[in-house]
Amino acid sequence: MQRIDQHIREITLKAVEALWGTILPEEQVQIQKTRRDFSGDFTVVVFPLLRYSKQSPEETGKALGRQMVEQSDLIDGYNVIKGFLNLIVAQRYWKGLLEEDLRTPRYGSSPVKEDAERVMIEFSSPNTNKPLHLGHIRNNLLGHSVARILEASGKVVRKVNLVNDRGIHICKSMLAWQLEGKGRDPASAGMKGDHMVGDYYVRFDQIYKEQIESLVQNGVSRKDAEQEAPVLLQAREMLRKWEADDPEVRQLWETMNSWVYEGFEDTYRRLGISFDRTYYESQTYSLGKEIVLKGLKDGVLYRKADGSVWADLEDEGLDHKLLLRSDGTSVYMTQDVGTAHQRYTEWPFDSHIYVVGNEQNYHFQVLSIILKKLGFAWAEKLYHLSYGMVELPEGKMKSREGTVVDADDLMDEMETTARQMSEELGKLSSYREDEREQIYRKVGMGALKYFILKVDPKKNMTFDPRESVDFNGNTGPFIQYTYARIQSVLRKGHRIQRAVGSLDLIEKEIALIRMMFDYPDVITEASRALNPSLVANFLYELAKEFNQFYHDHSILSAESREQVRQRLLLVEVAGRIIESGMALLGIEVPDRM
RNA sequence: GGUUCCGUAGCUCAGUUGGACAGAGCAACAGCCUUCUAAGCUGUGGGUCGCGCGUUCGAAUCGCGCCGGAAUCACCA
Repeated sequence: MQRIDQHIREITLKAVEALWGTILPEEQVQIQKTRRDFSGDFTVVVFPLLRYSKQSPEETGKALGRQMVEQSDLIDGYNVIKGFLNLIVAQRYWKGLLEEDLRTPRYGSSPVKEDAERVMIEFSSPNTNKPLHLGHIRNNLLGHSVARILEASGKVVRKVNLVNDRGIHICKSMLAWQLEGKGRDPASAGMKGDHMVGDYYVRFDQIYKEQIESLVQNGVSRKDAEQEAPVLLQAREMLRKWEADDPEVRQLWETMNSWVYEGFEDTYRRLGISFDRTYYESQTYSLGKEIVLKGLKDGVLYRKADGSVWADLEDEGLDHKLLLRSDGTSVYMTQDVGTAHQRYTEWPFDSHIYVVGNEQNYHFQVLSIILKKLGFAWAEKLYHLSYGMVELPEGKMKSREGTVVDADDLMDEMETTARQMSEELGKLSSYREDEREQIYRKVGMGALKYFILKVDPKKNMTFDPRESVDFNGNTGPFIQYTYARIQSVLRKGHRIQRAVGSLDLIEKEIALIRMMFDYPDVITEASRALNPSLVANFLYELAKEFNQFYHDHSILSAESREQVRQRLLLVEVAGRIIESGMALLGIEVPDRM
């Protein structure tokens, strides 16, 4: 079935030609959805046409409207207000849409074609020295959702994770454990491995500070004390041993990392995210060196007297960037050059998205330029999905002040709130315990995920814990509730066949269908802009529209049997779109709540 | 100082390529459950869209300049 907006575009062109003998370029036709406060479905803006009609906006709109109604049997009527021609679309069209398009199970998603675009997306990228926190949650949810949205828009997606499993920060945890925790492991301590390792990281910092203080007391300058504190020297020594493949250090490193991974796995599972491939920095940190050396040979890069290798980016308005240290080792940038190349070799992609916070904007700007300088054609296909910081009402999260919101704690809290809320309402008392728990989980996680994903990724956001556990208004649970209501109606009317009938749709029904008509475009736009918030806001609008309809009109007790059948179809379709849209956000919907 | 991003109601946020008097939610107040789930629906109040100039028939949206905030500019990641 041809899209009605496309149809309107075409007949507008024809009408203009018939009326004023001008063939105007398609872009000149501006079609938008009619605003709520006016009657009509679609609006043609007539201002750009005045130069052809040589008449007033009102006359132009009227002439055009008259002509279009005559030309098309899908346009039932029109009205002109100021320079806006509002068109009323025929019932026939909306019913056809409901019956043929909206009804198809995968409505809104594009099929993956043979030559589909291949997109690699990196997200999560945690350090193995501490558990995941609220900031990681935004990253993970964004990455997962964008991956889903890209898939729905017909792309082949590969999700990858890059774990920062080496470096001085890991050694700090290891050292603190050696000093104070020998013999302890997550099982014996009864805690998650990532939390336990994180505690030792914090403990290291405490010891470090104590040592600085005592050095200062003994007359050492603070600056020197910070450099000479025994634990810091020990940690550095440990890193050196790690790099020298010292068996004992490596063994400890393996053990503690494995604790962390078990913890992460648990958190990922609860968040509902997964990866097609996980890379470890311990295996990639020396990558890129050869590429850089080749770049040096080709004269793209240059070497300083001390042996370090640099890229000159002054032509791009930036400064100079180090790529190899004077001792020949790689830096982060070098590593990213290497991993990008490795990934492209393993899985040739058409584009590569990095979901990384906006504090690394400069890094990715430079990465892309350097890769281009080094001659990689795909350098232009790297996108940095740069998202804003998550702040608390009282300001930034600071680990030193203990204001970091832990991911696991947060999920626990959300589920607890969902449980309390549900028990207060008492709607689920007749269900089994495990069924109820599943619902609390879905609702709690839905609230958290929606709260974060409804905000435009590039904006910094405030996470107010009080607000996040509000399940009314523009929230995940509101949308889930709408879905549960729909399922309830469908259960009660499951014997009745769902079908479009011969009677006219009422205004609210058309409003719903018109909104669902937009769903494919919403996915396309969200995919283009890498922005799940567009899907979130669409679903909220749809749920709100549905609730109004639900409130004003009875579905199962509609006036006629035919109307019941038609409404049930409409309701079923709305439910399916809510379900599929929420899935794009990684949110599950409960059948009851 | 350079670069990038943000500035919309008391608070949290929408506002697709410029279009009709700028929208939601929360908070406040007032209503609606013998009928399909009231985690819902309806109503009231609340705004110089940071400021100024410009482009345009038309600017929250585009351009320029200010003001305010964030991030970044390491032989850290």
